[in-house]
Amino acid sequence: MTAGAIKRPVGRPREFDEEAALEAAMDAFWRRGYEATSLADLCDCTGLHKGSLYQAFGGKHQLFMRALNHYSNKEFERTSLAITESNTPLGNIRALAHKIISDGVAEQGCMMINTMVELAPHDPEVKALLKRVGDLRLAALAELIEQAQQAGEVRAGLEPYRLARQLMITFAGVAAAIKGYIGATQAGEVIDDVINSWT
Amino acid sequence: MTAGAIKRPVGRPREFDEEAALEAAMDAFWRRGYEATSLADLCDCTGLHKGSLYQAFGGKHQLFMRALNHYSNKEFERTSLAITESNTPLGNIRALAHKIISDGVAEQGCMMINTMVELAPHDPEVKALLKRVGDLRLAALAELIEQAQQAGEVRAGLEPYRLARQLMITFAGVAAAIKGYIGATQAGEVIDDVINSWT
DNA sequence: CCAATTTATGACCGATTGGTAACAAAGCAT
DNA sequence: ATGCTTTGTTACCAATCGGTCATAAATTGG
Repeated sequence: MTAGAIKRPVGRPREFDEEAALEAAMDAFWRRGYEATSLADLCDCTGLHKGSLYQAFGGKHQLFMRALNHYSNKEFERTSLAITESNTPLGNIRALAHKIISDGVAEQGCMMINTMVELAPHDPEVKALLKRVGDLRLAALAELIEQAQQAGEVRAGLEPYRLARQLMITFAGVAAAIKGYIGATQAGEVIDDVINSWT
Repeated sequence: MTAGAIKRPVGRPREFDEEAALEAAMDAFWRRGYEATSLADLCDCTGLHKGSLYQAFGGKHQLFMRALNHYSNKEFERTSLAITESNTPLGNIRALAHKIISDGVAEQGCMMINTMVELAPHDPEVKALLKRVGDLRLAALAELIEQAQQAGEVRAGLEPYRLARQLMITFAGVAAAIKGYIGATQAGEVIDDVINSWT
């Protein structure tokens, strides 16, 4: 076996980039939601035909699940970078919070919150995924808060998980309200006020 | 003209209660959202036939607007009762907050938040209505907060409108997260923590 | 009793929905 | 060259979508 050689599979090769298609579909679902995004829309934005779409992803719902997963992973990676920006734990939490807000949420909301509102009550698979990724984020946030607490930046006696939940629910509120009620500036203020109330 | 006599209009009389039908439609839209609720669903839950529905309300979108308006009014009336429960301004705010949470939000979310997420970015009419009713609530809340401030229950120096925005966004976050991520108890905790951070 | 008017009902509409199947095209292995 | 396998493309499918229309039924006014 030649080192580094990519074994091309038998049959006609793909003419499209699966990840690019997934990203395009994710964007459509993100902006318009599940129900309002038709297969025709998905074909338009991915450039694929129905047949290819079904062979590659296997139906609207499966494609949506992959898109939601992709969103979650991508958002987690990108925002995670922010937690080393500052020298102090609480500074990192602030950086993370504002990264989350500025990273798409301020422009078009959060796909996970959109999905939680639209589908979670009626779709166990979606609900389970959101619960899973939510718990991951909650645990990560609680750990950051605990570090800040040990550094004396957050009042002792407050429960890290409870504070983490408060911040995450504020994120959710911002992600919803940004769609028609508040602006990016006010979103940032709310986040700041929550974190400042911990000190 | 006979006093108190109801002048029955000419033509065949209605066989259904318009308000009851509106309430049923509101409930369906509340639970499933706009796109996922079909005319067939609306006929099922109201007991009306398509024709009657169109004659009475004039189409899916118009019916939705009336349902949303009805929800807003009803929710405002019911929760407003809570602001006289306590002897102190801040106590009234707490009562209001928990009334809002327990009044449907804890079971199936808030129709206004659902709608903001699903429709506001693409539907100017919806967006305008939500902005209108949101501003009303914000002003009412800010006034309550100002009273609490004058009574010394909320720290001076904090801007009432800014605090009101924080609480409303927390409501929005709870309304979203309740659909698959948190429970009623945790929702109450978050609300308490926010209000307590003002004292 | 007879218009006039309004409502209730169900048939009907074109368009769109998500999804499938048939077939041509393009690459492997022999 | 010839199968074999996978992909791209198109035609097609039943079901449902929101919406309309014709007609029958029920009422008031004369």
